[in-house]
Amino acid sequence: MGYTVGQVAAFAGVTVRTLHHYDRTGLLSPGERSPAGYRRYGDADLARLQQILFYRELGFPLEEIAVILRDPHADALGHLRERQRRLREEIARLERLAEVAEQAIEVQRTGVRLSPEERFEVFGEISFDLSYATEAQLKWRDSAAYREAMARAAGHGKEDWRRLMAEAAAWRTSLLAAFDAGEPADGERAMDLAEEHRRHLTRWFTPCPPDTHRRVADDLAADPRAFALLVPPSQQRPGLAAYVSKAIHANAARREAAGPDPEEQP
Amino acid sequence: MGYTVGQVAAFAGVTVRTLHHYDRTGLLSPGERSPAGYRRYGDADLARLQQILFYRELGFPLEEIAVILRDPHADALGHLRERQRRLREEIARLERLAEVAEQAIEVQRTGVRLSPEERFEVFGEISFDLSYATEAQLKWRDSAAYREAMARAAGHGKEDWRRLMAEAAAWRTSLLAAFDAGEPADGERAMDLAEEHRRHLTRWFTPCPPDTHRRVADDLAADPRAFALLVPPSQQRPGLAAYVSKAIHANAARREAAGPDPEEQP
DNA sequence: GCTTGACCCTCCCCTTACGTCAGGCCGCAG
DNA sequence: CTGCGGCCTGACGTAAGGGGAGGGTCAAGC
Repeated sequence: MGYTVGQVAAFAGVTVRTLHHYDRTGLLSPGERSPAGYRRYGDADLARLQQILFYRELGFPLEEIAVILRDPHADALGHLRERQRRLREEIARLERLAEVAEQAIEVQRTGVRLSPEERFEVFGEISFDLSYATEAQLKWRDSAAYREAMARAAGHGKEDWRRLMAEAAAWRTSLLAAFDAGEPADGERAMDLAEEHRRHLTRWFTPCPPDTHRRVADDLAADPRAFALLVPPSQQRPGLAAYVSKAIHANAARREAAGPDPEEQP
Repeated sequence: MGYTVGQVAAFAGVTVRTLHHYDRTGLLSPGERSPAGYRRYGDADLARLQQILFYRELGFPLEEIAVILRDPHADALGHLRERQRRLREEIARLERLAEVAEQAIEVQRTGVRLSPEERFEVFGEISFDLSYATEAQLKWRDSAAYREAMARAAGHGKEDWRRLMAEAAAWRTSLLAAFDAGEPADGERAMDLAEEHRRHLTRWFTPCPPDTHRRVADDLAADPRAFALLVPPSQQRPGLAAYVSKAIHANAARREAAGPDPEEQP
């Protein structure tokens, strides 16, 4: 009667190092030692080990296991209930994460049809911010405009993206010129830039009536990640996002004031 | 344009130490430093931080995040899929654990009606092995005999348990005497002890026809934790569990050979 | 009696993603 | 000039062991 560390380890499915660890921390010290100092585990030790592994599998920290096993009065039931509550919380948390991951995959998979190399070639510095895209997907996936925009984006090929990006770059240049020249955000030149942005969205993604455009503007002003898709951080200036947003609002008001607007096709 | 660590930390919901950590490991180094050596984070740094936090929330290790962000060619989609697969595995694992925990709670709650103090008083050294009891519950909860045994156990009060344990202690003394005297496991004395065990089970837990008793015997021989409930480790001898099991099998055969048996009531 | 190989021992450092000091510099208000 | 809050670096600690160095022990074969 007396097993060595190796035997116990093989038999219980743990490593020798684990048994050493449990010995050193006092969680499970073998009943005796051989004259040479070898650990000798008895049946009682094995029984205790089994208890330990049971609680360990349930994810209890070793210290708490020690408490539970220390005195049989210990409130094992309470510990178990608490543990189960936390297990359920953890499950719920992981389920939320899995959902986010799924949306992120969805965004990556359908968002752009390009290969990673093409994507890099076309987008360059403007890296696709997955965290924002995923959040946007979770926020707007029930909106028809969003779905159409994504579907059309998925349909674009490399050449489409190149043209689209060139257009956007030219627009950015004009925007920065107007902003740096001190043009007012509700002035004509800024409103014209906003209108150009609207037509850009309409042509490449989805028709963009005033209300839709206002929602876009609000998001640009509220979330730097959204604005970064429009103007890369290296070209930004303080107040630029708010400026663009204000211009879009002004342009939306102008268009509404101009009366009913038979959306002309591009 | 340039935020200090404290500002970024407050604003992004992380601690200053976290930003220091990301800086040292190279995951996120601020664009510049003030003359005095203060970290100055720019908008591009904030954008990167947001990316980092997104992947971190999904449970990616920081090193993997660094790889994903290092070059935009990186296969973010592949990483995400892999991550989601592991999230699902983890969810399944936790669900199994929650089930085990629930069974363990069930065992503790209904198994014995005593308070922790009473339980200690009555059971003393023979500590209730939750890992075995839970496994037994998962294995046998569909058996009618098991359910009856648990229900009757739950009905016993402190006095019942005391009498029951006293009976068991006397039985153990006889068992050890027979075993130490070298009585054969299939001899009359051992079979009588097995029969006594059977009547004990019948009286306190559930009627125990030969087949049921054989299953109990097999479990006693196979699982040291089961046997420990019958004979505490301190009183065990090598081969004792097998001896008891064999005696029960012999007794079952004897009873069956004796012909149909109108189970007398106790 | 000697060697070999498997097994055992005790330190001791390493891991993740930071938390928590300790000791000292920087910048601004009174 | 003194405080005070914020910043810096550096070092140690965490949970549950992993991995290895350096050295002792055991059983078997020669």
